[in-house]
Amino acid sequence: MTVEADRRLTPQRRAVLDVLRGSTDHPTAQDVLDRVRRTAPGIGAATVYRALNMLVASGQALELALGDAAARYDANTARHDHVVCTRCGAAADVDAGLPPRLANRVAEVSGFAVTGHDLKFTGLCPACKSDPL
Amino acid sequence: MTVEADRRLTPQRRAVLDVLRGSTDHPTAQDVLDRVRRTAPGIGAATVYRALNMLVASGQALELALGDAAARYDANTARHDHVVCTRCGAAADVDAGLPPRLANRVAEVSGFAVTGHDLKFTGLCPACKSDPL
DNA sequence: GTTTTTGCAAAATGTTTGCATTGTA
DNA sequence: TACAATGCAAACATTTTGCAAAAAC
Repeated sequence: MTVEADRRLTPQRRAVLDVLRGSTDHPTAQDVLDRVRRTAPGIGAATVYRALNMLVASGQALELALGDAAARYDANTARHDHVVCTRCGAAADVDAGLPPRLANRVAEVSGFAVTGHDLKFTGLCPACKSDPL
Repeated sequence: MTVEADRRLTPQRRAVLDVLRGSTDHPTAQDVLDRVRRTAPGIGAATVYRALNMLVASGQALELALGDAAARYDANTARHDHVVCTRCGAAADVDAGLPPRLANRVAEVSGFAVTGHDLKFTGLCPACKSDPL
């Protein structure tokens, strides 16, 4: 009986990882499914969900809650922040560089042991900004 | 034909608002429903969801995505941030005071017209911190 | 051969909606 | 009486799970 889960890089998982690494638009699971099916037409939705969860659990992807109902995924696992368009949902990676003293202050004030943070800016993306709604 | 929606303060809506104003733990819609039912046993779930949406739309409450599946609600509508416990989900209001220049920098770098932000710290709450898991 | 993974369908969540009924100005 | 609000159930969207068949070691 194995304690560690066997993590095979099956063709399906490779396809999911490839799609994620080739995307910079923070796709939802459904987006990933659609894109994966272009090269692997028979893949099931559950397989994609499972693959995404595995990638997140193993630190190869991040799961983001950018405001809509569906979670979005990011193959960029380095610490970074996001800007999200409130009109079309477009999201971009940014690095705000939050001053470390802020976390310290929050810890003091709240009594929490602060271990991380999540920062999201909202606004209009370049396209929507110049769009005569 | 009225353009403005008629916004009556029905007993049900008052009960939802009262529960929210009397809570500091950022309850989910289900939590609110449970609490409202203590004083208004017959209230339906849809009514609570509709009331919460109305309060959010009219600026009397905030809808928060603190990490779990369910949205959480906050009657504190002043600009503020949150710390969330990764173990038990407890959430507290804090004010980190994000330097305004960060938003400016993000706008420059991304090309977005930045209008707001959402900052959430994660960690262990005082109770979980001292709990011998 | 045993164990993992897949694909499908069903179930589980959280939330919204259709609609007949009730309440109220 | 007209129109908004309620309560219920059904619909919805997203994600997870059970399970038999297929694939991999």
